[in-house]
Amino acid sequence: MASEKSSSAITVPAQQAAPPTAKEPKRKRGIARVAKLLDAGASVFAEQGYKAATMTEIAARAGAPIGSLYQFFPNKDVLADALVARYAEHVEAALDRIRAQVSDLDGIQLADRLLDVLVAHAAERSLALSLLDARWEQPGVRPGVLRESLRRRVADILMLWRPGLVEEQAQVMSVVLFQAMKSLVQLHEEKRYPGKAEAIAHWRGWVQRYLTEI
Amino acid sequence: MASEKSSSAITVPAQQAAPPTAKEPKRKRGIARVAKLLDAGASVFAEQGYKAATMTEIAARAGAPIGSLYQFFPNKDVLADALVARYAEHVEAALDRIRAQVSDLDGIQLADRLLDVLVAHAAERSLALSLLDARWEQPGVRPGVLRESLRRRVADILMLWRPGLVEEQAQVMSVVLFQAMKSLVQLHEEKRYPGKAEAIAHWRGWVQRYLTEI
Amino acid sequence: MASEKSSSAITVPAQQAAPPTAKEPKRKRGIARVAKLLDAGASVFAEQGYKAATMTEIAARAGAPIGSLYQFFPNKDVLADALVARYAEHVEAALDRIRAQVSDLDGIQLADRLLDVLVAHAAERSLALSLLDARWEQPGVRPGVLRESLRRRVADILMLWRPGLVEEQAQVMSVVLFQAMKSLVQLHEEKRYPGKAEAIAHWRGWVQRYLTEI
Amino acid sequence: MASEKSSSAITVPAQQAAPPTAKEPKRKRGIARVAKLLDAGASVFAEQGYKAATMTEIAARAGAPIGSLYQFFPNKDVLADALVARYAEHVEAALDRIRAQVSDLDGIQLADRLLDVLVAHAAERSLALSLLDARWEQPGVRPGVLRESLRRRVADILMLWRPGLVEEQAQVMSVVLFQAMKSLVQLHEEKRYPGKAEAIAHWRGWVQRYLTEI
DNA sequence: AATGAATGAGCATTCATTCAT
DNA sequence: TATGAATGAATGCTCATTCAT
Repeated sequence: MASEKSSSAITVPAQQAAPPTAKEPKRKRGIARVAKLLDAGASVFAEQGYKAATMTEIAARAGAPIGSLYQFFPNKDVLADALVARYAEHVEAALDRIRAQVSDLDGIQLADRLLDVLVAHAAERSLALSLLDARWEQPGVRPGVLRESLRRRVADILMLWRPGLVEEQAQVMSVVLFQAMKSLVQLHEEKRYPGKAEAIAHWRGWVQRYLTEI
Repeated sequence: MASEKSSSAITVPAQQAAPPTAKEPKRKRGIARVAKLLDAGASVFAEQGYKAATMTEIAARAGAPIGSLYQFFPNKDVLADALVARYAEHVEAALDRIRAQVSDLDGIQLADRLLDVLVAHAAERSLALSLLDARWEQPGVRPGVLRESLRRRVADILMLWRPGLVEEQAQVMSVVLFQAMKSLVQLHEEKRYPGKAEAIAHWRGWVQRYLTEI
Repeated sequence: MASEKSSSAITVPAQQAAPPTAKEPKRKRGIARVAKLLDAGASVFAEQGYKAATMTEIAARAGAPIGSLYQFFPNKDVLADALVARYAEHVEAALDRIRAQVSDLDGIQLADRLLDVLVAHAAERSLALSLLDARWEQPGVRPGVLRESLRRRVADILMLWRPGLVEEQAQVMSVVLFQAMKSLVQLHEEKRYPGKAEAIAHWRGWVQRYLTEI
Repeated sequence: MASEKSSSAITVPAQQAAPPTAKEPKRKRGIARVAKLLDAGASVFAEQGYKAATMTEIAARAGAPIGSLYQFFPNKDVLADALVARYAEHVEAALDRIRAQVSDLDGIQLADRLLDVLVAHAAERSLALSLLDARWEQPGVRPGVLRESLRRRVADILMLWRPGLVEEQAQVMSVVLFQAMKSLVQLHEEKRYPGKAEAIAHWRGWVQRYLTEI
């Protein structure tokens, strides 16, 4: 994996072996297959975590041969990256939709819309935690980038929503809001526990007040 | 591998192969070693998660041979359980200390005390996330039990603090508060990011208001 | 470790993790390799017994990497089972051949034919003892089943040979004969010792008389 | 185990590190303890076979600390040797008793007495198979020596019993008889199977006839 | 190009044996 | 001397990745 065998003294100088990346599928068949592979990857990663998920199971769950999985995602890391990217796209699109309508929203509505972004897709909810917090091979790297980008967008929304907000203020609030969004996912994801529904309601109310009281 | 040594007919019937448990060290040397092993285990689990953590690295980080690790913790699960137990003890003790003084505290103070419980020990902060949320072999089992017990204590504190509170109300609030406590750890744990200090302050203020406005 | 992946509520209920079985090789290369692995397994088990035999040595002796061995035989038990099955096939076929000709045989001939069944394949002779008597993980289970099935066939042959024989008589005789067959293998297998050839002749004569005197 | 680390170039020349042997217990306490250890060893070896038997379990079953076991038997092999020796003593003594009375016995009686030698002690019966046939680390060595010595004694008995017998004849017969003795143990040891009692009776009758018809 | 068998480094765990106490 | 904790080589097995077909 990350085992970097130091090269012999004779090594060719630069060459810099380009980091492997996901291959774009060309034909229709390939596109469908990649989608299935990503879905399978998402569910296995969500259920078992990065390390415990096996490439073999992911391929099997997608009904694809293992060789095919490696055709598109040359290693486990690339697949994980692709998953992060796909998830990021969904979430960013959702945030962008909010931004487009931000002037029509009051605090309560904005809070609800933001909270729904991460909570919405039950299927991705569990992956979200894995993607946003889990300890990857190089801890924090991948999740960190994603978090950064999403917070940025939340901050933008806030500044559009309350034009008076200073950049710094918006940034701080975006950190708080984004954490509140993730926390709500956690409240949702945990299996049945007493007071679950009410606690979620409390949490939403809490965030609404945060935005209302600005 | 569920090694079932079928016993001859003469053997004692159900013998039930007692589930393996951590062995208490007897001598001084052993006590120190177990402490080191637990610390090593805590840091490796915290960094890599349950599955990715290797017993070999844990032993190495404790400066102990692998056999020693297994002397005290007959398998990976038992070590994880011991870690949960040790962490639980610390946190429960901290919560009990709060309960003992609960009548002297106003909302702001109570909020601060509760939030500090999980945030306090920098060393354990990172483990906390692993212990309270991570995907274990049997996902949710171990963390679930711990969460349940800690929420129970928070609920007790609330009922002592505001004798008027109904059990159900306290329960819901304990869920919210406990989630807020975990979230603050996450805010702390994430490496350097813009607005970190202020966001943490916001979060604290938020929780203080939650308790003040009851 | 009886790794129980607890499934979410949505999963197919009883899934019963099918007990691992030997995988049939598909390609020509695989067929040859499996044959080599079985041979290697046979010789190592024969020489060292079940517990002392190591998968590593078996793979090495077959000139195969350890992963290949596990490709076809997902664990040591399955390999042992496959060996038992292969041996059983050979022996059962030999017994069936005798049964087909039983009406043409006198007592002496029948005795010789039966005795040859286990003694015949020098290569498998040694494995026979391991398979028929050795102490396996679950002592007696596997060998027991094999013994039972072989005795059954011997009893059938006897009843076909002497139609007057009562079932019970045939059963008892089959036990005796089968033991005599195994014993002759032992006499053969033991390395050079004084009187070996003559002792084997005695033993054969003894069995011949047992069948002649009915 | 058999791993012989070649000595460094500076090695002291001869020194020949005497092979480890069982230590004779001096005091009464030690004698009792050694007996217990041997009994425990016998039962564990009999149940699990040489390789699967663990020194720890043997010590535990004897109620002795592991260090104590190693005090008397410096390694597993030595313990096994001691067991063989103890078993040999018993059996040799029994054979010697037969020899002392051989002139009073007819063929039937002699057959029964010989057969009883190995079958007699239920406790040791199972160990007998392990000791007389099992595949040890160095296959055949230990059991081979024991077999040889016991056959010798059987041959002696035969020559005393029928003074006319030529040495070679007696030798061959002793091989056959000894195999018959072992086989009867096998017939006894196998758990319940149909026709067990009758088969054992047959076998005895068979051996009786062998001796009667000389 | 598509497939899945083949590979082997790496992991959890065991146990004979030693040696500090 | 007696004890049992400590040690680490060896074992069964997994799984990301490659490559022959």
